[in-house]
Amino acid sequence: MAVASLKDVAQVAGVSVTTVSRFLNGSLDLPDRTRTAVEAAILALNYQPNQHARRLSRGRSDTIGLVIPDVATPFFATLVAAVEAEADRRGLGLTLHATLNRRERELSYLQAVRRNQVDGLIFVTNHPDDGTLAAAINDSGQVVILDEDVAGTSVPKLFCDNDQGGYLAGRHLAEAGHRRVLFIGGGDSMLSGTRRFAGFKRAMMEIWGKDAQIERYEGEYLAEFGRAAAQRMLAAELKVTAVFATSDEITIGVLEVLNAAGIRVPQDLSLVGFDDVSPLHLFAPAVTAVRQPVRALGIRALALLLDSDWTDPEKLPPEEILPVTLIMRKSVAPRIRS
Amino acid sequence: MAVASLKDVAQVAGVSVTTVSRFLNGSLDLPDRTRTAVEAAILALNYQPNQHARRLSRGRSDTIGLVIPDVATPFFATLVAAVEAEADRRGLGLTLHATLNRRERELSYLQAVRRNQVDGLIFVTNHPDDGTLAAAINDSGQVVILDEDVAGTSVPKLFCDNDQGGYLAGRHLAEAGHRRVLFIGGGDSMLSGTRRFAGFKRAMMEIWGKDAQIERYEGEYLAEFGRAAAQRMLAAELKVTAVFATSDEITIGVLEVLNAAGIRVPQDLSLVGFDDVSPLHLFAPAVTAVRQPVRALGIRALALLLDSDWTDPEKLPPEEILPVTLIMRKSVAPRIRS
DNA sequence: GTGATCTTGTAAAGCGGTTTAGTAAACCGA
DNA sequence: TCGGTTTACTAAACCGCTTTACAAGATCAC
Repeated sequence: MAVASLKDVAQVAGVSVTTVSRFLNGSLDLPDRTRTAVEAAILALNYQPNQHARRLSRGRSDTIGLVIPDVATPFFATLVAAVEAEADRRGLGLTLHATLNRRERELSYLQAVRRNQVDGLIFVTNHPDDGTLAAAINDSGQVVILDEDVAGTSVPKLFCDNDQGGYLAGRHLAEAGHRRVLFIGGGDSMLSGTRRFAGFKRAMMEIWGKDAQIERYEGEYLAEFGRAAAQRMLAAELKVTAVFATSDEITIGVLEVLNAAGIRVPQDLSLVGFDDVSPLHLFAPAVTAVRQPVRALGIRALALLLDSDWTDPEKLPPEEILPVTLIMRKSVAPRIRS
Repeated sequence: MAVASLKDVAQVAGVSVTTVSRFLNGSLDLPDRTRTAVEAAILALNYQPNQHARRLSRGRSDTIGLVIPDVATPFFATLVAAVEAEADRRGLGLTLHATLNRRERELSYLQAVRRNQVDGLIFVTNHPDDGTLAAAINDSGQVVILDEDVAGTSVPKLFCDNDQGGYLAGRHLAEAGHRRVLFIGGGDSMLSGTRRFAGFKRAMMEIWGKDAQIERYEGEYLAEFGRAAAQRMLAAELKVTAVFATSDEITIGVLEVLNAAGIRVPQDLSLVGFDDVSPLHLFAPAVTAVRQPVRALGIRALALLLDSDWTDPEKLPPEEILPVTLIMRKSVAPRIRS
């Protein structure tokens, strides 16, 4: 049998579609008799409202979109899980878009908000913007930017405390006696890169002052880049005693190369990671890392999206930052100060 | 300015909405003059079709649903990534539903197919069914079952070669001299459990015959269960020399407990894992594991969903199986046969 | 020149809900 | 008893697009 529509229900219950519709949406109280009839009809026909019609009519979809560079990466996967769970809890659907950092995909998903395909968008990108993205975001309606900034946008933003993360890592290494260190991560075109490096450097300077020697390799937060950076470090015979790898993926890439080269962590080289959503605690050695509050980021981002007053641009919440923590394990060895 | 509708475009172009609609959908060829006018109007108004209206009208959504126990787990995350990528390639959207193995969620998402909210569903569950699910699936329209069976359903199905996976692991352990072994994984109410165990046992029997001693702990594919199983094993002082942990999560749980207990892998106990999507190669020790073709599973599942002839139940493709491989690393030590 | 066939469109009926504006009947206070 | 209120419910417009059915004018075969 074909799926039942509102009309069918109304017919069976002997009332008008309006009545059923309003009853279902709570804008109409029915006396017991009618209500029973309607409920019986709904049950009998196994009526399920057609969401497409509903959305067209109401002009909204009760669905939010999540735009993310990649779903497979543990960090993003966990983020997706958190957002999905929270959206579901609030009775909202989630449609997922992986951009693989391709600009045109990012832009096309942004359009979706305008078309009312989704009621709002949580946007996380991973690569520098030339302004195109910022423009698209600014006139796209309800978008919140998560995890990595898009400069020049005036929408709610949520990041982890990148500066503090860098600082914790730097402080930990410096206190263990490391003076010559390598930072592997995003460049200054990325907010996370800028801030993590700033915090990292500040900590090193606090302890070593002018004696600190900080190298910096800039690239994407991918295992591929971790491998490349590690290889470059080896090739350059860089005299560093510690490395700060600013994502799980980079950490993995670095470790692969170090393992292959027979370089022992932490005996030959100390290592601090960032993210800590991969099972770093089981690695050889267990990797000390700055932990991001991934799930909290997802949940809070959704709250920012749904609980903000979007009518007045002035009322939009300011940038928010969630704290990070340093999880100490076995990949940092103390070093006698020289 | 409000978003432009078809009507606006038609007005500006000086034609009827029908013309524009049919032109856009390719069911009407326009002479150059008209076409230019229409295209200009579309551009001028930055027209974007309203998807809700489109879907209501066409009765389909060009969106498929993916129902999955959990998104955060690397195995599923990778699956989601593969399905999303393939769906996008085919011009389809993806809506994601995490069930956390809750029956009522699974059922409610199944309803979505019926309501035409999505054009099809890829369904992966992770826990035994009492028949409810099977019934819901059978009258739900286009559903393909992935990764774990739901008994009693007559829809396309796709699994990895669980039997072969079990066999490879068993064979590898047996050939290394392990005779007393522990299987940690799904019970016989789960297809994957049955088949992995069957293959595992067959391999052990092939080499050891009646001398093989196979223990089996049954539970879910979670780190939690891996920990519980390992603890139980220790408490029982089980005299096994090798463990077959049938998911990455279980492997992680087991390793956590072994590490804490000071039991060395592989010197004290050999270990073979299953899935191999987590970075097992960096673990201490690098874990030998059966690798599932996760991305291939996702891509093939979508093909099954979209390329099958759903009009005739007889024509539906039979169960399909994708091969697995054994990735040998360092977690299995040879053992002198006694 | 004329009926047949293209070409280039259009009007209008949905799709299945939501919502505004309104009405008939019952109730109610004075 | 009569105007006002409440209760219970409905007709009809509308959301924005698709699609069927049909038509005017141009073109063509003969």
